[in-house]
Amino acid sequence: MIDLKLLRNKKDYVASRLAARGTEIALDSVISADADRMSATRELEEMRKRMNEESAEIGKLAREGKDISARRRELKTLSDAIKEKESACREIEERFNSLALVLPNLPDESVPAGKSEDENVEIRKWGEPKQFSFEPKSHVEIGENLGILDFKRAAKMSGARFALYRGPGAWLERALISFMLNSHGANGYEEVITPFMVNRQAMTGTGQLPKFEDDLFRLEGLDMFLIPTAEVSVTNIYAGEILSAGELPRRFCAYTPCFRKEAGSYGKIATGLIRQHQFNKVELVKLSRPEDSMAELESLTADAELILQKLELPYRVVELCTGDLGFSAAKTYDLEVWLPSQNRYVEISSCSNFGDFQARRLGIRFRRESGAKPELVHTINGSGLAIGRALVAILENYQNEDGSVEIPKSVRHYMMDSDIIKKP
RNA sequence: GGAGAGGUGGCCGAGUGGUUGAAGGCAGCGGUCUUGAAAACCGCCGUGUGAAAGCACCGGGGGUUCGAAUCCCUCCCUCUCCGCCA
Repeated sequence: MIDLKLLRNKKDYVASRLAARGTEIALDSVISADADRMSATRELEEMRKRMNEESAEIGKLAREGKDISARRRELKTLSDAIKEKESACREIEERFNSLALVLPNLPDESVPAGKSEDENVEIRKWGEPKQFSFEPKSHVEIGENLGILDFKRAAKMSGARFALYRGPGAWLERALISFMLNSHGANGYEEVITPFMVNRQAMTGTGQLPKFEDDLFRLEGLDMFLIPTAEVSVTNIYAGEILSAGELPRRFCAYTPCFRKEAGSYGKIATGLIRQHQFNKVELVKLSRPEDSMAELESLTADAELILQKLELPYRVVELCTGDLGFSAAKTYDLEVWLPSQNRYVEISSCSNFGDFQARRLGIRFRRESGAKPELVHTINGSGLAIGRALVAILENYQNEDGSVEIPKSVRHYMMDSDIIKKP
């Protein structure tokens, strides 16, 4: 949710920032719904004030033993009117919410302007794509040849966009999870294991709802959803709480599976691990003071990059332009890893500062000092990293001509010290 | 799944349908005293909205009533016991 005071007082500014994202929204309807809401509330409060005063008087008269039946009948009319007004207010409130909750966050001033991903800006590159003396194969080919990835059998039980990892493939996936969690733990992130199913309120808080319900798996009859990212359950940890300044920043890392319908992505890569309905991810989440959030985004991005560096995988950092930002994000860096089979960089992490957008929806606040007014925290999160895609990058970048795959030094320890996966 | 108990401010804990936004205690903050600290004493000490007055909030929602933290319904959550189970 964006700041309503900002919307009221600087409508043109808000409109221009939203326009920068390419969001065509009739702000006037939101603003008038907001005005309706305020005036209706005001009227209701006036009525309630009168009600309270007169009720108190009746109470007094009753205690004095006087006859109050006439006053009572009189007040019944007001009481009924208040009830009507209350239900009218509820409707107005709902109309306002339905408009306000679908407004995306405003891009930070520092975000480059642009319409689509074509205008994203490369910030830096790390490592050199390896030159192969043979035609590098795709991870699907490598994995199926080695017998460590089996998409056909996964499809028997679950359909397209699911994977069966086998033997060393499963080990590597598990090794990557442990390796990443340990790396982040050493950098001061508190490891958490969260629920993988959350309620509607939690999803609305981080911004997945109400707008993107089609992308989520909903549990029949429960009004609960499978999380599409650990961001949801981790960010919700402090929902509705007021932290003390000393508790900030809070830094969390979490491994969770992620579930996404990937509706409308049918034109995109359908084979392999790149786009799955269920995938594993280690996520980094921070809560910080407003003035620290940009620095925390930079360091969180660096922490995610460190994983790629330790895996010795070439990557680049791209800053998303205004037109490519996600719904809740104010500023985003994508990490893209080099995939030889595609001869290009592919997204493996997305690190964003959400400003107070999620905190406002979730009611996550902090107090600078005891007695001070609570202020909204800022939330920052990023993948650190997507496990399946990291495995893809390893298979492709570490492949040998004979079809075997070397295991990066930093994960060997997590794979019973084996250094290569080859055909048995 | 069955039976019961309960959800009040940061925490504990009172609360008769009507000056209760809510006693009391603890914690916290400020002060007096002290060389300093402790103790003692005094004061402050919820959130939202609003410029303010005000209004709202005692798990959520609905109802009864002139008036609800207090009565009724419903949902959610927590705890205990039984069953089942990793």
